[in-house]
Amino acid sequence: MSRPTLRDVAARAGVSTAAASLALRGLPGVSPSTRDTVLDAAGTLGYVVNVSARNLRRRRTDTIGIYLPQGTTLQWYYADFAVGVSNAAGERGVAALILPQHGDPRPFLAHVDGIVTVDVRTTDPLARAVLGAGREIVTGEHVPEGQPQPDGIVFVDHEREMTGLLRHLEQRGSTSIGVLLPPEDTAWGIEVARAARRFAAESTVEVHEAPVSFSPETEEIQAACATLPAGVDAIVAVPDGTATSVAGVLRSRGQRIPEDVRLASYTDSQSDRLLDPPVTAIDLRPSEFGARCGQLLLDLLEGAAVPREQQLDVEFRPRAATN
Amino acid sequence: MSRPTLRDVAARAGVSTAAASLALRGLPGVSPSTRDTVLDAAGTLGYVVNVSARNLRRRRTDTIGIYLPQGTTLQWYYADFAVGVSNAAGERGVAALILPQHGDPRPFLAHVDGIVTVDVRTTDPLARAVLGAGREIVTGEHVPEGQPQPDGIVFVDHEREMTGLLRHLEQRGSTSIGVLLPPEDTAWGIEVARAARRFAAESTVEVHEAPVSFSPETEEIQAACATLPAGVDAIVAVPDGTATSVAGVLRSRGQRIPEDVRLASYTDSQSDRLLDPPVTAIDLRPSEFGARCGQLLLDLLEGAAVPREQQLDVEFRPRAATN
DNA sequence: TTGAAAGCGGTACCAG
DNA sequence: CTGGTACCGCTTTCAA
Repeated sequence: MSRPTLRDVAARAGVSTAAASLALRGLPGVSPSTRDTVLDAAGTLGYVVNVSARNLRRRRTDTIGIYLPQGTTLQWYYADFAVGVSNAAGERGVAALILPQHGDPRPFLAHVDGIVTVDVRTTDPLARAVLGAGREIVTGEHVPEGQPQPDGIVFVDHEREMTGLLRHLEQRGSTSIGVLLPPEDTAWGIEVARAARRFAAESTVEVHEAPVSFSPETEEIQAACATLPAGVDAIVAVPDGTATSVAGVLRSRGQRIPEDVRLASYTDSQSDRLLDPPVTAIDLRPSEFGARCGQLLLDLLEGAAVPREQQLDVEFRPRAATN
Repeated sequence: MSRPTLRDVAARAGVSTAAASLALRGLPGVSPSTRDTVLDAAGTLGYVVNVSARNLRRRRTDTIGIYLPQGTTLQWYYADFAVGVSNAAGERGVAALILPQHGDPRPFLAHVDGIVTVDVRTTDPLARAVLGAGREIVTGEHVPEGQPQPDGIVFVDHEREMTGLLRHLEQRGSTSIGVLLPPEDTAWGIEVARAARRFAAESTVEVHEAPVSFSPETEEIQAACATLPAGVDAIVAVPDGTATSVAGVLRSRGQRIPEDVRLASYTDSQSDRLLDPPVTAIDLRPSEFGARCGQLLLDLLEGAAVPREQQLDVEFRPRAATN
């Protein structure tokens, strides 16, 4: 036997489908007695609404998509972001779809009312396809120029945060700072790099850049560290998870943290907290970030009058590695 | 103007909707010329199929749900698992929904044709609701007795793997091994604990158990380590990410890895690889695991004749921390 | 090969 | 408040 339909429930309750529909959704327009009968019938029949039929009729899916940047490995930060989106949507009765990272996400765009994405990379052609899909879209962080722009943005002031982190190191006494920078193909990457250069120009501290990829593996991080001058007395590891590898490099060189070299991570993650000594970092609050993006998207879809650009406050976490 | 429908495409191409439908799906039953005209019309109109209508008619959603165990924080392992499911589904044209971890997942079960979940905890009432939802379901790992059983299972032989890991430590010369064990409310937790006890009974090695929670934080791990006898010369950290904290504890005690204490992680993760020295671990291949679960679910939904229980092979990764 | 038409299961409008 | 009914857009028979 297939699943019971609204007609079945209505028949059992002896009312019209219209009344049954209203009763089940808790809307006014039915007498309390009718409503009870319907709820009762639905309960005993085990009625569950057919989502496809409802979606067709309402002309929306109550589903949003999450598109995460492509990388060889899923970084902790993005996983947390996705969970934030999912939970925020769930609280408002909306489901969250993960758009596949391999292959073409476009076929799945038809499933969703809108899309949340984060850290749009100019070098990702699929991201461009997602942005240009003609659906309501909210991005975490700004979208670099030259790409289709989203309907809503939640962003962090990375220039301010990075500057604050460098200043913290300066105050602790560092005079030569190595910075492991991600590619400048995201707004975030661009802002962090700009902050580093501006700081170098405006202070007496030396700043040495070492470029790494978006999602670097250990070997690459080791190689990047090797390009830094021997005299650096602090290192800022920007991409998620990078600080752990840097700590390994320093230890294998016999350099103590923080006595010989201070270590900071731009993107706070579990491993930064768990390392010994724990690493100073910016808590970018990815889960909250995702939640805010999800909420903004839902607000926009509802046509609510909300600011289309919203700033997320993040938290500086000084820890023992920069004492 | 709202999105063009199949009728619009058919009208523009001068054919029936039936023909247009067949042509767009590449099915036989239309002449090549008709097909070209339809494809052309669809292209210029920017036609995209209405997923809700298709789903309603086909009586399926081409969407599967992913239910991850609830914990305060999302572990790396589960994030990877979810990505594996999503990509496997995506390759077969099926979307993947993340069922919200906070709040009630039940309203969203109606969105999906089937569900993939992993490490079902007997202590999670929502997991029970998901299992008993009457939908096709595949679990990663067996479901502990007393719960509704799934339609398909992909599992790892944890007893064998854990035994192999302990034997490796024994061969390296360890005689007193501390094991940080997760709660025995999952099949995985039960099997690992059983292996540890059996190994203790059948070898001359001392095995000291220290229970930790499903998703322990640093403080808890430190406390658990403190309960181990001072003489342990090896520690196996079972839950994902735990080894990083243990390494910190050992270092702060001035114990070297591996000279004083060997360190192994049961659940290989990024941080295990990045630590210095890198930590020996079992690579449980979570992404592959998720993919296999997703494929099995889709096979079952298609009615394919496939084994309902499938074993996943995992990889032992000996690294410097147990030299 | 082609077109007409009957649903899929709700929702929302209508007159009563 | 109530019941009847058109319709959302696609898929799939069934005749022609």
